[in-house]
Amino acid sequence: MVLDNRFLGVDFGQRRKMATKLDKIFNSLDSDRVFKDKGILQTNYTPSTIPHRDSEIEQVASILAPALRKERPSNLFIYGKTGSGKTLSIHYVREEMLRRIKERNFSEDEFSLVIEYLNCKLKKVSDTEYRILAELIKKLGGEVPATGLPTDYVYQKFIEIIERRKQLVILILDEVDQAIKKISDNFLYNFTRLNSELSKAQICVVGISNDLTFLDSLDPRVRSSLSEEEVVFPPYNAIQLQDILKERAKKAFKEGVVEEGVIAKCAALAAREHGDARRCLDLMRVAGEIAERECSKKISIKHIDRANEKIERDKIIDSVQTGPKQFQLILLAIIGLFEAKHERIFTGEVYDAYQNLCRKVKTEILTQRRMGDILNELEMSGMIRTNVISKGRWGRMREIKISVLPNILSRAKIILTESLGL
DNA sequence: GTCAATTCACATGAAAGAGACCACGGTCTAGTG
DNA sequence: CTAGACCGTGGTCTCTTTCATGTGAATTGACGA
Repeated sequence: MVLDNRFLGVDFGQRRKMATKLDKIFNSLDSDRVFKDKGILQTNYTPSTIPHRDSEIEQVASILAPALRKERPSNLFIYGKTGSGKTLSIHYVREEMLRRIKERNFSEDEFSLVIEYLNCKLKKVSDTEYRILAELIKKLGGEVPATGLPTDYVYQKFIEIIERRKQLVILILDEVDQAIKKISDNFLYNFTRLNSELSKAQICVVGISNDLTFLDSLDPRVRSSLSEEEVVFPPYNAIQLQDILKERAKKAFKEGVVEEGVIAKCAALAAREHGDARRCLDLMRVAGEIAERECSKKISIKHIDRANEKIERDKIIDSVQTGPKQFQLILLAIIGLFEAKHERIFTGEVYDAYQNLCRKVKTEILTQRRMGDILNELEMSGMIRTNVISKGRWGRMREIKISVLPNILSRAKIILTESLGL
C-alpha cells in the first residue's frame, strides 16, 4: 500500500528523468565497456602461465615428484609474503600432477593419489582443529557434523577415511600459521606423526605460511618433521609486477584502454606493499570499474589513485561496520582521543575513554586485559598501528597510532556514532 | 660518576567459566492399522 | 507398533575474566673515586 502511494506520488517528469538515468547506466554496461574479460583480474582466476616463478615451481614439483612413483614425498614447507604466488604455484603443480596421474591411469584399487588443498584462514571454515579435520573429511568424501562430536572421534573418522584404500594423500594447508596461532602446534605434530598409525595409506603435509618466522615458534619436533624441505617465495619486485600486470591487462581490457604509465604506477604502489601481486591486480580491476562507471573510455593514472583510496576505504568501512560492539566502542575511543590531542595515544588513556563511552551507551565494560587483545585484533585489520614502548619509571604500554586517511577516518567516526546511537 | 636494584604500567600467557550451539541416545506421545 | 517430539548429557566454539608472570628503561640509592 505504502509502496503504491509512493509510486503515484512521483510525477511523470521525474520518472522520465529517472528512466533516462537508468538507461545511461545500463547501456554503459555493454557499449562503453573497458573490460574485455573482467574475470581475469579477479582473485580466483588461474592464469595458464605464472611468470617469474619458474624456479620455485620447479623446486616444489621436484620435491613432490616421488608421489608419481607411488612414494611418499618429503613434507614441504613454503614461505612467502601474501601475493607472492605461493597458492597459485601450488595449485598449478597440483593440477599438473593430477593430470599426469590420470594419464598413467593406475587401476583404482592398486593406487591412487589424492591432493587436497585447504585454506586454514577462511574464518568459519577452518580455524580450529575440529573444523580443519571436518573440512578435510568433507573434501575426502566423508560426512561430519559442524559441531557436537568429540575431537578424537573426528580424528578416528579421518584416519578411517584415509585408510579405506591404498593411497597417497598430499595435504596442502594454506596459511597454517593462522591456524596454529589459535590451535596449539601439537595438531601439526599429530598430522606429521599420522603416518606411523596408517598401514595402507600415507600422508604428506605441505604447509604454506606468509610469516617467515613461523617455523621458529614451533615445537622442535614438529619443525623437523614438517619442514623436511623448504621453499621460499621471494616477493615480486616492481618490474616483475609490471610483467604480470601487462600480461593480464592485455587479456582483461580492450585494446588501447590502458593509458601510458598506468601499469607502472600500479606496480609501484603494490611493490611498496611488499610486492603483493594480488593487491596489484585488485588495483587494476577497481580502477577499471571506476573508469567504466564514469563512462570513461580509458584508464588513467588518476583512476589508479582513486582505486587505491577506494580499496582502502572499503576495507576500513567494512570492518568498522561489521565489527562487534566492543570493537566499535574501543575504536571510537581511539578516534576521539586522536582528534583531541593528535599525538601519541597510550593504552591507559584508551581504556579510560572506552570506559566513559561504555557508561554513556550503558554497555558492560570489558577488562583491560581483554582490551589489549582487541587492540591487537584492530591492528591486524589495519585500522591502527601499535608499538610497545617502555617509559622507564612510568611503565610499559602500547603506543597507538591511527593508520587511516583523515577523510576515511571522519567517515568511520560518523558510522560508529550512528550505529552506537550516540 | 657508576652500577645494580627498584619500580611502574602495562604486555603477555595460561587456565577456566559462561552461554550458545549441536549430536546422540533414550523416553514419551500421538497417530495409524 | 512406529514416527516424531522432547529431554538430558556431553561435546565444541567464542568471548570473556582471573590469576600469574614478564618486560624495559627511568629512577633510586649504595658505593667508591
